[in-house]
Amino acid sequence: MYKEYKYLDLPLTGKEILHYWKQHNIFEKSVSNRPVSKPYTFYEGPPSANGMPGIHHAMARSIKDIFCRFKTLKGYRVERKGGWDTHGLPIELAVEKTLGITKDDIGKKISVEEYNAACRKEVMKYTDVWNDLTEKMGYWVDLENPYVTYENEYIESLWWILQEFYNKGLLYKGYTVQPFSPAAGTGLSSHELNQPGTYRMVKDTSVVAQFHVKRDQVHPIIPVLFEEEFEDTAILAWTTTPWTLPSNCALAVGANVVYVKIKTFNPYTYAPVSVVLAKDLVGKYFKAEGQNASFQDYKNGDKVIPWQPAAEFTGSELLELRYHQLMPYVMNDDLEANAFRVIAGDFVTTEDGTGIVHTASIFGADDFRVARANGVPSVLVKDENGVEVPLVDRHGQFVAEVTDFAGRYVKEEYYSDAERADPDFKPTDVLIAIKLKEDNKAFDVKKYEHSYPHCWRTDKPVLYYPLDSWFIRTTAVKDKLVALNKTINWKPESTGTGRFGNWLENLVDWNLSRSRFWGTPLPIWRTADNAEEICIGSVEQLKTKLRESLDTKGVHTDAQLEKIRSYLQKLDAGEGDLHRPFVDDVVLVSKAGKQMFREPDLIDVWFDSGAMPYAQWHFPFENREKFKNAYPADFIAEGVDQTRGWFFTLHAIAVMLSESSEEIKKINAEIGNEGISFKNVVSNGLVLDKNGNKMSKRLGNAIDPFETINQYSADVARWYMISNASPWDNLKFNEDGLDEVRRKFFGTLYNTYAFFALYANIDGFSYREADLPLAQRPEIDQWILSRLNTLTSEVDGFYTDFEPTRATRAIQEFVDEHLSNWYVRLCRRRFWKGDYTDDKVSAYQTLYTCLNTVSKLMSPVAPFFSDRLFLDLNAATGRESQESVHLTDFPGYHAALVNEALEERMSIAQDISSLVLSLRKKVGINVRQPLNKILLPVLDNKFQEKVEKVKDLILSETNIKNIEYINDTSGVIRKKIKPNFKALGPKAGKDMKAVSEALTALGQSEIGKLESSGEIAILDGKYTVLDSEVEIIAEDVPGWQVANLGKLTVALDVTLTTELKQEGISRELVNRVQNLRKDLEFDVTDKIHVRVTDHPLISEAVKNNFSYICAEILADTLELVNSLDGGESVAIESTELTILITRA
RNA sequence: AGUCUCGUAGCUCAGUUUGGUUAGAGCACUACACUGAUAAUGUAGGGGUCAGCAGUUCAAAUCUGCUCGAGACUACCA
Repeated sequence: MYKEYKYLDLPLTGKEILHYWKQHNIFEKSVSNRPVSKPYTFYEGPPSANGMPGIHHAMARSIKDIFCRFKTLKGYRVERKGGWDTHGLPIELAVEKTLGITKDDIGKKISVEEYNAACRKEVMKYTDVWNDLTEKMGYWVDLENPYVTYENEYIESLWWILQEFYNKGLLYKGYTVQPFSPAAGTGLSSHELNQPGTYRMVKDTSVVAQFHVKRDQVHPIIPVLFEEEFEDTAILAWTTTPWTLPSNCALAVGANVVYVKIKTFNPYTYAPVSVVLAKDLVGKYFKAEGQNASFQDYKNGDKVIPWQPAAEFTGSELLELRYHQLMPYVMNDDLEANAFRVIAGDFVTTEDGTGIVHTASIFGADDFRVARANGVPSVLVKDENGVEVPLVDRHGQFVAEVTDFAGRYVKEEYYSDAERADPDFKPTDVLIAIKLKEDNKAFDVKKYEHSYPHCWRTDKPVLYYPLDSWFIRTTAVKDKLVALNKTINWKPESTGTGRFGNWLENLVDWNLSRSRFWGTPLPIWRTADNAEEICIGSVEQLKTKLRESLDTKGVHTDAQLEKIRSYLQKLDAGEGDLHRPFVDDVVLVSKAGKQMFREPDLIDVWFDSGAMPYAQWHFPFENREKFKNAYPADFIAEGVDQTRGWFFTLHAIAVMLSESSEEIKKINAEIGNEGISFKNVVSNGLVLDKNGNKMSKRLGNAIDPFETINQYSADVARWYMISNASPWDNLKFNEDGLDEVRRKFFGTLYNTYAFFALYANIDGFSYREADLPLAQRPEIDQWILSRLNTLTSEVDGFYTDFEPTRATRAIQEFVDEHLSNWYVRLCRRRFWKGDYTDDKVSAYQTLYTCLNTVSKLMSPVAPFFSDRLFLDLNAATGRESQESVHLTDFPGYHAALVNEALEERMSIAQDISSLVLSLRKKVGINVRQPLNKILLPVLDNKFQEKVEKVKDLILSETNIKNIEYINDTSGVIRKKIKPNFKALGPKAGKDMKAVSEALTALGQSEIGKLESSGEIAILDGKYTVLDSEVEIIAEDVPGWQVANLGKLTVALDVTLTTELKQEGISRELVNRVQNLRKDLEFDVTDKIHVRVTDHPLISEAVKNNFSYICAEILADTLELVNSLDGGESVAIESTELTILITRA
């Protein structure tokens, strides 16, 4: 027996199937059933378990799950190791919030050890919730043995990778200019800088400074700049951060920007000066009325300052020009030789300022880059330890060398409110401006309002500040990164070529350093003088070094030795923790016998996740074969926001290892990998709310995945998300859509199954019979099987191409349009009428095959319902012995079953039926009233042949007795001609419009001529149009009811003969009796006795259609009587009748 | 600011690669019909400046340029 249900309860189905899977270990079997020799590798991008999962996680995981399940069906062994991302700033912040502390308290109120212990606890806070979601949404991933990025084995693998890089010179320490908060004493990550409210409008003192050109230098432009003996020429450059002027080391110009020299007077000192600035910006600094005004008549303080353009040149002519240092606090040989010159900067514009950019290499990222590229040294001083430091210290104060401003904070916000309230208080920028004015070095000083980043924790402005950082030299392998990226299949392609490709083209070295506490420590130890360093690549090596420390006398203090000893003991016992503070506490000894301290940095958490292909297996320390078998990934998927995150770090680490690691080189050679870590990648878009807004807890528009699953089921949620929009498009999540999916797709499929089960149980169909040969099945069965096979091959292709949306849409269309609304509708009678004949068996076998196949096709997307369907079908027939649809093989494609001609015929049948029904509607004759015939104009001889084969379907669907064909020789068809623009366009060109008009104006006889001769001359013979360049359709049959659709035309005979009328009435009567049966809740198989009050309207009709009526209603007896006791009153054509039916 | 994606009916989306006749579907809405799949189904109807502007072309939703709007990422600068 097939299981029958009262109604469709998908959430319940989900729970039952989930239970069933657990009970029978279906997931494990789906992996272990497939051969190890046929792996399909999937990498799980680790989620961070310190936040609640959202619906977007369900989305991303659905995509991962779909392709893993699909490949399983295709016979691959798809191991999916789960993983957890456990390090990083969000976790630190969550801990600080929980404990009510700030970063400053670490090491004071709380030890690093305690802090990190809190992080370790915090990060797994929501693992239960995550595991719960994973299960309930049907995401199959191995949660029993996940990789966890904080575990020692994981960290050890990272250390190994870092050492491989280090040994190849791919890991180095350097300066970089980063956002830095002096108030908080810490660098800020881009994440922190992107907090809302970080950028604010502020008013700063801006200065246009005069950089006086050195006269005594050899440079082609000198004669232009110095035309007169005592001429003083200065380059103008603008800054909104005057405090960086003492650190100026170069001026940047645009190579193609046009600059001018202008003779004028300094507005503050009134000294004559020639200034250089961009031609486009002259109007910004010079009033029109001053142009060419008399220099002789100028008096100090005049409002209008005379000026005069004196020369014009491009930026490239200015390159290498030397100028006097603006604020000469610091000087050395290197600066003397290589700084204070004009260089080219690609970022220079004439939008604002002077078109010349003041460059302080240590306080701006662009500045730093361009200075380094041009070999310009930075303005630095040596601190008490002999280390080179900037002119501003980490508190934001000028160093002593900047004598005039020593100890002053560079930003006024760093002063206390009390200090700033002092009436004599002046911000440092203002003091600098005043000094420049006095020294004849300022050309223009004003307030300027602009957006500037602030530290989200202290609210104080951020400085861009040079910090020591460890870098990975990704630029060294840039070409390989770009080349290998082209071998990766990106979905959508544009993310790979566009976003990711462009990013690789503009690659900079990877800044690995993070000044934090909870993360993977950088395994580098250095001597205090930086002369010696070591990069540790394994726990074993660390232990060796620790033993060396213990064995070396006289280097370490007793306290240090004690720490080393106890840590070594723990490591030996397998208990040591590779996190801070433990690794910081151990001091190594250098070759020269000096102490070595660990570089205090942690590494970027993205390195953690990017290294998962290796670290998840603790490679190379263990599992070499496992790793080799699972490298590279065949498939990964994450949100598009990971493009420069996980996708990049996976790619970068893989490519660099392919260059730097002998171990990886060997494996790559064995498996034929050029150095990628993933072959196919799907990057999915965001899940937005139904109005297209980002979901957030704050706005309260976030969708809870658990509620969605409870209410609609995981299948519906998954199907909705996948079928609605391509994964890479943003999804506007709307609950109405979920309901639609439930009704339209799952409802229809369930109904189809329920229909099948009802009659199959009655007839005892359990697929015991051998499959009927295709040729012995009716056309419609052959048709749906053909469709089914076409669908199978399409869906297979869509899944293979990572196009799940197209797959779901194809399945949906098949189930709704073809299976339910055509096949089942037309075949209903075959299931409930008559004996258990071959025709009936064919119907059952065909529908069974369709349902069974659909269950497999849909199973990757809707794993629960599909399994229910599969299990219910096979429980009754025992045809497939697998315990789950997920353990079966993907349906094969049988080309022999596909019959395109048949599909075309059926499509014609559907169109003709639809046209007839619409004609019936138009003339008000309902379908129950049989009609005599329809006329079909036949314009090509194959058409009639095709229709003949599906004639019966049309006739029964539309309740028509016959089809007649008429050809154009009958003379009753009126034809219409339509130009084929695609064919005629290139030929007619500009005359296309005229040609089109001439063709439509052709009369019936001319169309006839064109058809017979194959061509016709139009527009006075200018063009000869061939019959292949037009389309001729039969548009009308005058005097008939006619309807058109495309090339099809149908004419309906609406004549009602007495016989037809009686038949119609018989059908009405059948219909009323059937309604009564249903009202009285008779079983569909019950035989009945029927008595009906006689009436002239029906008596002849009943007499002439007696056996038909009895058969339809399963009546043993049917009597017309004069009166009835009891019975139900019904109306046929407003005639009241009474009918009494009883069970036989 | 840069890079990328998206913008078609009230809503969700096809169609755009390769230009071609009157731009389609589902949902929703309205009316009618059907009733042994019925928490279904059929038929018909209204609903579109294909974001806007300009260009190329005989012909543009489709190709090009610009603009606007939404989003993502990167950067935030004199």
